[in-house]
Amino acid sequence: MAKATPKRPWGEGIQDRGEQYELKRQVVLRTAARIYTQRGFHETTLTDIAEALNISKPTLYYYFRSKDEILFECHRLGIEAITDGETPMPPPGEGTARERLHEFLRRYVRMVVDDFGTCLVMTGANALGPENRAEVVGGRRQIDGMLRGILEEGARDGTIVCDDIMLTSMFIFGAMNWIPHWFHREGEINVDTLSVRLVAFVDRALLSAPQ
Amino acid sequence: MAKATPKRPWGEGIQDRGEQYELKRQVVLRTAARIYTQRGFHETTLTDIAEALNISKPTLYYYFRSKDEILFECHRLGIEAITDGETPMPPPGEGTARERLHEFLRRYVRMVVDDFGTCLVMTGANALGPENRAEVVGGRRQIDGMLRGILEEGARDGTIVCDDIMLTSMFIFGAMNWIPHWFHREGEINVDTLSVRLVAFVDRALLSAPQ
DNA sequence: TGGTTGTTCGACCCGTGGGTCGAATCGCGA
DNA sequence: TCGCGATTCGACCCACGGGTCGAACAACCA
Repeated sequence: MAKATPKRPWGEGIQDRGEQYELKRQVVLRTAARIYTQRGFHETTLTDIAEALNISKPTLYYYFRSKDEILFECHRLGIEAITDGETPMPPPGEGTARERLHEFLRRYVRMVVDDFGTCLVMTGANALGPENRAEVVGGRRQIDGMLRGILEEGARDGTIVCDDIMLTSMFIFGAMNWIPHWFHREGEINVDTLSVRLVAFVDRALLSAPQ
Repeated sequence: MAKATPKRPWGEGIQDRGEQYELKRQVVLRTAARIYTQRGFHETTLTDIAEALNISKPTLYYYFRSKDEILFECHRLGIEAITDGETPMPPPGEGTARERLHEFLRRYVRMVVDDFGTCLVMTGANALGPENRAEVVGGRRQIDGMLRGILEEGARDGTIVCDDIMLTSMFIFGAMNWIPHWFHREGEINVDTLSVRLVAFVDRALLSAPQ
């Protein structure tokens, strides 16, 4: 029992200093993302986050420069989950647009159901300072562009039918971005079912003849 | 030019006392709804609202008991726009479920594009105190029930096809609730086009055979 | 023209919460 | 075991914003 549990809330592991530092940053971010999502950014106090981690407020400032930076990092991680996931999106030309659409939707649903994705989608970026906001908005614009690109391609190769690409893409993002408002990972429905049903829903809306 | 403009920001009119009072309340609410929507509830200060109206903060307290009450009234008006609009929803049994679905969607889009509807959908109800929140949540639940009811009815009378009513209704609400995040009344697209396209989108998703 | 009620505001109160500082403690290498 | 950097925290600062108070001002009636 000598040095058994050093009582540190971070969890154990003998990684070297810098590694520990990065690890702890991640833990803070995950926790913060969850609380931001539940209570909202401005309703969340740094003390809330600190208490959830069993640490003190100043300790947070050892890892992050400000409350904003914490939110910003959460958003960045959410965006990265899509723009450069480990398996990159198949490039245009590979497979039909319809297949790429399905892949995009599945990936987006997965993202939106994760802590950081949920945080990205539920807490507005207007809380951030100008430079950070600009980056987040840029990232989201890029993601918007992905879907629109796929729809355009599909309209060209005939695997997708829709009147208005801009409106259609917004309806689709809406259906997906709303998911965190009602979906809970512990609930009856699991993520795969959700994903399948969402793809089916969109698929029908885009592929079938009207009437 | 005698008593031309009394410099009151409220606008003129010689209505009697109580009528004036109600009118001014409405003006406050519309303004507040707009600012809450733009900046978010917690990011909005009462001074912001007061300045937008050219009045002082204490004057707001002459018309409302608290910042919460203002938000609550906005939400209430948003909900009322659907649950008891001037033309009531046709009761179950009148027309096909599909027709009633279209009517519901059109009405919901109209609501969500209005100041109060936008405010309802964009500012979470968790800002409100328990009793007010309960009422708002109840109202939203009622609206949820309307759509689910229509879908169930449609599944029965065969005018609607869908795998999972709960998920489907959430996708639909998502597509509509997201509208305020990107739609602007002054933009190129008008509300009617939006409404028509949304109905078409959902219609296809619900009526066509898969594949 | 005075009194009474309805309406508005300047000035203030005070709790909250983001952020800082300096001291205490930890943990590893020598 | 000592020493030094890495890490943590108690106590504090202070701006901001919701909310209040009492006085001024307006409007209507006699």
